[in-house]
Parts: sequence; C-alpha cells; structure tokens
Amino acid sequence: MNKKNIIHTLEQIALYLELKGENPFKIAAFRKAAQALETDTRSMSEIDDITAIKGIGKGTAAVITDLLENGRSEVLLELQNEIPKGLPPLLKLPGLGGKKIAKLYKELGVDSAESLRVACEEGKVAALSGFGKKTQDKIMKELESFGEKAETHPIWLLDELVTQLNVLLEEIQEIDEFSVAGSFRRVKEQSKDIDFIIATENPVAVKEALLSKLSYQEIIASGDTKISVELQTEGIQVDFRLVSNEEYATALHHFTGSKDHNVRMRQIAKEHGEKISEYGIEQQDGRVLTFDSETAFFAHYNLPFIPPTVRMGGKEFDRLDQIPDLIKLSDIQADLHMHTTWSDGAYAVHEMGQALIDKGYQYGVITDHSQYLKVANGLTPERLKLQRKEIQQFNREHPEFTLLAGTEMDILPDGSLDFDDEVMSDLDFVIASIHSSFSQPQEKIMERLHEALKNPHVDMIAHPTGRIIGKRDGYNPDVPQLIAWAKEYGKILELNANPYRLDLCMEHLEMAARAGVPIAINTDAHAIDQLRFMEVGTKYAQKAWLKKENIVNTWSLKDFMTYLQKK
DNA sequence: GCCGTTTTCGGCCCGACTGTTTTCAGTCG
Repeated sequence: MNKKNIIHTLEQIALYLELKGENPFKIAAFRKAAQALETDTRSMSEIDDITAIKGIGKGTAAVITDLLENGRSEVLLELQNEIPKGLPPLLKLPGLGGKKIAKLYKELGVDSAESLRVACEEGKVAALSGFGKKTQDKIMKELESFGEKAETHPIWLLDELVTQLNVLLEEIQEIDEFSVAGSFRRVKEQSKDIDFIIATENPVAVKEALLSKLSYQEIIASGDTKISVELQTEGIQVDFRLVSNEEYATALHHFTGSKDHNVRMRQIAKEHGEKISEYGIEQQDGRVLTFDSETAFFAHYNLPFIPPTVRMGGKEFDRLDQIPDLIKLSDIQADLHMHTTWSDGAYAVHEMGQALIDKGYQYGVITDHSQYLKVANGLTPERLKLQRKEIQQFNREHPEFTLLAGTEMDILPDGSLDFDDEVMSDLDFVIASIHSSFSQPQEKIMERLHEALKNPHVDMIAHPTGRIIGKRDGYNPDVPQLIAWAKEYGKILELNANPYRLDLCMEHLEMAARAGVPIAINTDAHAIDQLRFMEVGTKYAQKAWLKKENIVNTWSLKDFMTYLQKK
C-alpha cells in the first residue's frame, strides 16, 4: 500500500462522512490527515511514528495502520456498505453538498447520477422541502455535462486567460488596483478557477463594465462584492471580488490563500485577541485595521512578507528564516537555454542577445537543436561553426555582455549522442535532452540518460522528465536515480520554466537540492516574449524552497565558467 | 477526529451568495 493510496483512502472516507452528514470537523480531520501525509516528504517506510505528524491522531492512524497491514480499510469498507457508491461522485455537482445529497437519497432513493436525473424529470426534486424549481433545473443542467468538464485547468492555459483579463481590467477606469489571486497566484500547476481582487470606490460601475466586456457563457453569481462567470474558453470559471481601496491588501491576502495558510494566520490573530477577515483585522473593541500592502499586514504579526508561492499552510511558518534566501527573479543573471532562427526559434541570434541585455542579464547561452531533430531544423556541426561566428560578432559589438555558444543536443533513441566529443568540446555549454521514443521502457530511458550524464562534455540535462502539465507524463525516468547520477558526474539539472513543462517538478527539485545537485532555471525560449517565463520559473522554484545558491544562473559569469571547467 | 502545558473538554476561520424561506440552511472558497 503506497502513500498515494493511503491519501486517497482518507479522502474517500471524508467524502462518505460528508454524505452521512457527519460533524464537519470530523470530516475535515480526515482531509487534514491526508494533507499532512502529502506535505510530509518522507515515504511511508521512512516514517516510524505516524501519530507524531500533526493532524494525524488515534483515529486516522488506525486507518493508516489498517491499510499498511491489511491492504484495505475496515472503516472505508463499512461506509461503502452503508452508502451506495453512486453517491460520492454527485458531490462534484455544483450546488450539491453532503446534506442535500443525503436528503435526495433518503427521501427519493436517489443513488446515482441516472436516478437523480429521473427524479428531476419527474419533478420530485422540486417538491422536496429545501429544494425548489430553480434547484431542480440547475441540477438537470449540470447533469448534462456531468463527467465531461475538466475539473482543473493547467497553468499554461490559465496564464493565457489571465494575461487577457489583465488587459481587460486595465481598461476599466473605475478600477484603482487589481491582482490575480487564488491558486494561480500561488503558481499551482493546475487550478479549478481564476480569482481576481479589484479595488474600487465605484463597484456598481465596475460590475457593469465587467459584465459588458467579458465574453462569458453564463453568470454564476452576481452580487455586490462578488461576480462569478463561466468564460467562453473551456467554461473556465472566474471570480471577481470587489473591495474598497482600504480593504484591498487584506482581501488579496485572503483570496490568495491557501485555505490552510489562512487558517494558520487566523489562529495567530486569535492568539492576539484579534480576528482576520478579508476586510481587515478586527480588534477586540470592534475597530477594523486595514493595511497598505500585504507586507504591512504580515508585519502586524511580526512576520516577513511570505511569498504567495509558499503559502501552503504549515511549513512556511516553520521556515520563516529561510524566506529571505528564497530564489527570486532579480537574482537571475542569465538564461542558459534558448533557440534562434538557426533551428526552430523565431528570432535571430543578435535579437535574442539584445533581448537578454534588455532583461538586465550578464550572460546567456544560445542553444539551438542538434541535427537529429530535423523537424526543428537542427544544426549540423558545420552550421554550428557558422553560428559561432555570429555569436562572436555579437560579443564584439556588446563588450558589456557575453553570449555563449551552446547546443541542445538530442540523446538518440539508441542511447548515443547527436554530436561527437570533438564537436561538443568546441562549445561553451552542452545541454542534452530527450525528444524521441518516449515510450521506451524505463530501463532504456535511463540507459540513454546515463550515457549523456557520464559524458564529460555534457553540462546539463534539460526538461528531465519530458512532461507536459495536464497532457502527458513524459518518458517516466527514475528521477531519484537521475539525481544520484547528476551528483556523481557533477551535472546540472534543469527547471524548464515554460509553463507547459515546469520540469523538474517541485518534489524532484526539492530532492535534487537536498542531494546538492545544482539547478538551472531556463526559459527554453523560442521567441523573445517567452523570456518572460523566467518569472514563473523562479516562482515555481520557490515552491520547492530553492535558494539562490542552488541556482547556477544566479552566479556571475566568472563563477559559472569556473564551475563548467572544473566539474 | 484532532488538539492542548493556563486545556482531557470544548473548541475547531469567516463571510458571501443563492434559493429557499418568512429568518435561514446549504454550499462554496
């Protein structure tokens, strides 16, 4: 029984308890236990006393032990006996919670999506007390798309929408300040919806402007302070919260979450005899304090500004001393992975170089694809030499900056490398990566990676797993082994900052940092505007608690070159 | 169900919106 299964079982139990109308705190306790396990980076075999973990007590520990020893949970089995298995999925229907579903089951015998649909069609649902015609209609409508709608959306899709919405909000005169909030602001890989906080002294006008400018399928809620719509794009939900200027900082904090982070903050407030809400901090005498910024809000409790990316609800409060050292965008001195028109990029060498200078970087590496990747117009050794001349020319014209000559070289399906040692030794920086034969068995994939890692000329492995968030898992390498090899041979592993990838993922980045393997955060830009991915990349790295010292492209050119030579 | 050294009982974050209600329950984040 692995950890994932245990977490899933605890969450299943919570769902069933919800349908039983159990005490909400008891339900939350099972979810909290599941989350506590998830946050703990150890594997089950490394944990000797589970009750020592905060949030796991006698009851939940018994379930876990049962699972570990017997491979099943008596508690869950009993619940499943008692409650039809068609009911828990109904909790996913918007507007239906445990109590309503329990009532449908007890009074109408509803035990599945199908029987719920029949009950609605016969008008029985509307007749129940506490239900009505509107509720029945809404359920029927939701049932039509039940099981088809994506529950979460990948960050790269939401990023496009947020960019568009930012433009739209900029145009509304009555808005004084706004920001995206929610899990997107925390740089979660996938989110359910998008949240925006808007400061305005004229909410009526803003609401009107919003509803006239947005292209939505449906308005879900439209109150004085909250407007919620389903966008045309993929039916993605966006919530807008309208607050006064004074309330903006606390509202932004509140709606950025996470939920558990807020719970911790409120506990702290309580210890001070205060009460936090989205509108400010209420004092014992009823006065409400507001703040100019989130920084000021945190400072009220003698806390440093906790970046949204690490507001997970636990760990961050134990690691406050590490916050100043967390990697941030301004630490970045270079981008080590980008493409030009020589292969499949959209801009010339000198244009990418100039864009890096505009970013304020000290150096950068041009790393076009190698000859194997024909679809991307990969470079032969001859073309590489020609490209180097262009790079040298650029450096002569820009003495304050250094453009290095590199490659993103393919690791071929048979495990050989696309360039021989002589070609590689001519280059300043050699990236090796896999772009083909993803479905090989793990053993073969690892053989290919090993071949690259042990070659003295290879400096870095790019997007080490090949995943695309929400779309494909990649080629499934044994990452702990990969990290061990990177350590052994002194290689860099990449955090590819393209929001499609974010590869390595958080957990693996933490693992790599613990092992002392250096990380490079690179945009893999194929066009100038993609250099902006460095921002999401550094934020994502914060989630793995990476520090400046872990990241090679925060180093000066001199330190970087020294590292490459002696590694 | 979990937690706690002023606690082993009594809390557990707080508020908006909707749809059902004549004052509030359920859901949601």
